[in-house]
Amino acid sequence: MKIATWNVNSIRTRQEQVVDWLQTNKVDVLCLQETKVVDPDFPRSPFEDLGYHLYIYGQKAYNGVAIFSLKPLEQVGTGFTAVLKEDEVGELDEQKRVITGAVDGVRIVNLYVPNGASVGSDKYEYKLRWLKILREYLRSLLEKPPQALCVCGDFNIALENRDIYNPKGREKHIMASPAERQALQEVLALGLADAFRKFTTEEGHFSWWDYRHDGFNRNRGWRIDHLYLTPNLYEQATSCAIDISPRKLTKPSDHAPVIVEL
DNA sequence: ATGGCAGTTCCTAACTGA
Repeated sequence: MKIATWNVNSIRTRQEQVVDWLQTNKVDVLCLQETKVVDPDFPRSPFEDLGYHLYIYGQKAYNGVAIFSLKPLEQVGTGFTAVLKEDEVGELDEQKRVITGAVDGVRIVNLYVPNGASVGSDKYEYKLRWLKILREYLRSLLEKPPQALCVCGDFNIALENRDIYNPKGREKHIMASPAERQALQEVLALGLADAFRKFTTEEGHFSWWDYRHDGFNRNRGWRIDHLYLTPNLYEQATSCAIDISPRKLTKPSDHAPVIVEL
């Protein structure tokens, strides 16, 4: 079973590239982030024509997540509503950042973690609160079968210095600050391990490169797109890799897809 | 860095992203 995650930075702009990629990478499940389109306007047919079932959760202009699956998903859910108190729903579930579903005994959780703007900003505080709710949400999911989880997406956090091209002095940089790394570590303490690091331990492997300053060609990147697995799935993983080829195309997403094979 | 690119909409300016 192959599961991929890809922040496409607008599915309408990237539609052709995603179709091309799926034709040569017949993954069982593709998790998308930053689809940037309301559900009625989502370009469904190009992907349904490839045999995928589509589960989409979008909004206008910003955010938006989707799961494509060759087999139909069960237990599909969106947002944090299941674990939020009523007065928190509006604030933390307004933005479309979470979609989940189960297939073949694996529960897929597709996330687009808030960026956080800059350390100390209101958006940064929102990011930290969001990660706390994420922990409660995943804890609640782990209480019912299937308890095999693949939690993937754009985390907007580089967990370790080896995940950044130039980690020196990044303590105050968004995506590398101690508080957000700690918040993610507390999520992972539920029992989730990074599939990529099972196979690759060295530095210099990234999933996002800034459009500016020729970041990709200079390999000035960050590894912020992750696939986390519960122990049984982690044991079953046979490969996990970043496919940088779509990043080389004209008008690419700033993120590359990451694929795990179970 | 009031920066850099790219996407979107309140669409040719302002916002958000990372």
